[in-house]
Formats: sequence, C-alpha cells, structure tokens
Amino acid sequence: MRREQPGTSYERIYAAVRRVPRGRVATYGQIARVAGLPGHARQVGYALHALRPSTTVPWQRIVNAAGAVSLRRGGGGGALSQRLLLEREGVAFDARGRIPLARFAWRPRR
DNA sequence: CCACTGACGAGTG
DNA sequence: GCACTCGCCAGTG
Repeated sequence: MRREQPGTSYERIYAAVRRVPRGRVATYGQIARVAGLPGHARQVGYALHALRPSTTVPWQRIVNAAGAVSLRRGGGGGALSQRLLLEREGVAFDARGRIPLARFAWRPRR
C-alpha cells in the first residue's frame, strides 16, 4: 500500500511541517496553505496519519484550529505522546487540554 | 460509479 | 462557546 507517497502533494505537506520551529505549533489549515494547498486541511491530516513511526517529520507540532490535539485515538498513546512531546519542547497546555495559540502559534513569513 | 470514513476548517444560528 | 452543515481530497468496500 505505499500510502506514504501517493504523489507530490504529500511531500509539500511534509516540507511545510518541517518548517515549524521547535517550541511552536501550526494548524492543519496553516500547513495546507504554506504547502500551496489552501483549503486542503483534511489532506494534511491524512498525510500526517500516513507517516511512519520513525519519521523525521515533526508531526507533533500540528494541531487543529482550536489549538487542541486532534488524534482520533483520544486516550490512546498518540494524543498523549503528542502532548508530552510538545510540553517537552516548551509548549504549554491549558486546563482544557488546549494550547494558547496566541502565544505558541507559528507565524510563517509570507 | 456510489457511499462512507477520516490527524480539518469556516460559516451560521 | 456549542451544534450543525458544507466543502476538500484520498482510500476502501
């Protein structure tokens, strides 16, 4: 199944994700836009989901527009891992489990 | 070809 | 802020 390279779009998405600096987070829509695929936020999530465990792509820095972790497996290792990885980078979560985007959102230059 | 699902977002009430 | 709808695209049955 090679869902890791269905085309060139995924590469663009991964490239955009790699731009997010440590200690900052970006939203799916933001990544889609930077990757040149405005409006394809859903594909960004799909592309990241297809990543291998050993990937070098900093997927943990991508959260939804609300600033919350969006892994479907809520209590599963995924969401927890993402949160721990981010906290380890200096990203803080509020009581509701969300990240204050006003403070940690990545601001790419355009 | 059609229906459904999935790491989403924006608009509306 | 919450619930609902629609739009996007790819993969699967």
